[in-house]
Amino acid sequence: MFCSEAYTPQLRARGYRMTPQRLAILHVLRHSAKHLSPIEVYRQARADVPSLTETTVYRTLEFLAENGLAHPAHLGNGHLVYEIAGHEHHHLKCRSCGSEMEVEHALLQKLYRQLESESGYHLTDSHITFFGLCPDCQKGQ
Amino acid sequence: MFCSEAYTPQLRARGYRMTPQRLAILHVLRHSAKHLSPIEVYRQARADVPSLTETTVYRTLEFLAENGLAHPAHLGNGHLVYEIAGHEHHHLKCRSCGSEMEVEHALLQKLYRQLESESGYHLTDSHITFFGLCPDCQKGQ
DNA sequence: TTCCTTATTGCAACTTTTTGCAATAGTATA
DNA sequence: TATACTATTGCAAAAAGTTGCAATAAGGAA
Repeated sequence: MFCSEAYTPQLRARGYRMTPQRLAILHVLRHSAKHLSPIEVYRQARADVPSLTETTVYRTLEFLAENGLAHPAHLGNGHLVYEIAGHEHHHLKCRSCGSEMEVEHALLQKLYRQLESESGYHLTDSHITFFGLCPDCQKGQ
Repeated sequence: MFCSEAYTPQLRARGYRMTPQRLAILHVLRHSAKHLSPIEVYRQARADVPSLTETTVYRTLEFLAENGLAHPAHLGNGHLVYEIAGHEHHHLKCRSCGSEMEVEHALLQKLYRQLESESGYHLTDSHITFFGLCPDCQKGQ
């Protein structure tokens, strides 16, 4: 029924459980073309699980992020949005028109290595969003 | 009285006004060793301006950020913190012990240029925080 | 100094997010 | 299939953050 059932083994392997709430939330993320706010996820997932609460959505999104099934992102307004985990990428957003594009994580490999050697840290992940003016908005200036 | 009065000309030049609230908030940021959450700023600044409200703090911090006097940062918990503008930098935070270090923006210059040429965007700013394990916590593993 | 314009603030209501705890329900085991 | 363990959920209350609007006050001009 839910394509999101494919995630069940991953959770079980870590000692976690699959629940209707998690299935519904994963399903929503899975079929969204863009990142969603917790409230958007809540509204959509409630269609499948009417008893769902905001609390559970917030906790589940955080849980999915911790377990690598979803990725959180900051897009400039101070609020977190989430998207299903897939290829690693970051975001580049236009300050003027709000349009966005993805930045492949591969582009940051060199920087990651440099940072690791300079800092001694072992990097695990990052929250990265770039802002600027897209080509169209530059012309408009 | 307030060292933050030094910021007055910058605001006036742009058609904005300096107010006791802004002076107090800038003063707090100026003398904090670390980034502060809006609530922390509120509690501290209220000492100088008892009538201060949370609303004003939120709006002022956003205002200061827009005008380059303060910098917002995301440190992984989904909440914004602010620090006074100074040298441009980003943050590198240990996922294990929470300790932080700064990453000079200069390190990202090359990446910025590459991104600009590949995307066609003109980059203005970014929200960047790296996460990993600090040298001490790596030993602990 | 006084007046005037309008940027800024505070208030009140509302939305979003977090937290503690008791009740519920996955799932491994017998 | 029934049992037990405990991960997970929902509820209620609190905390954090936002919004619209009327009142206030900064600061330029008279």
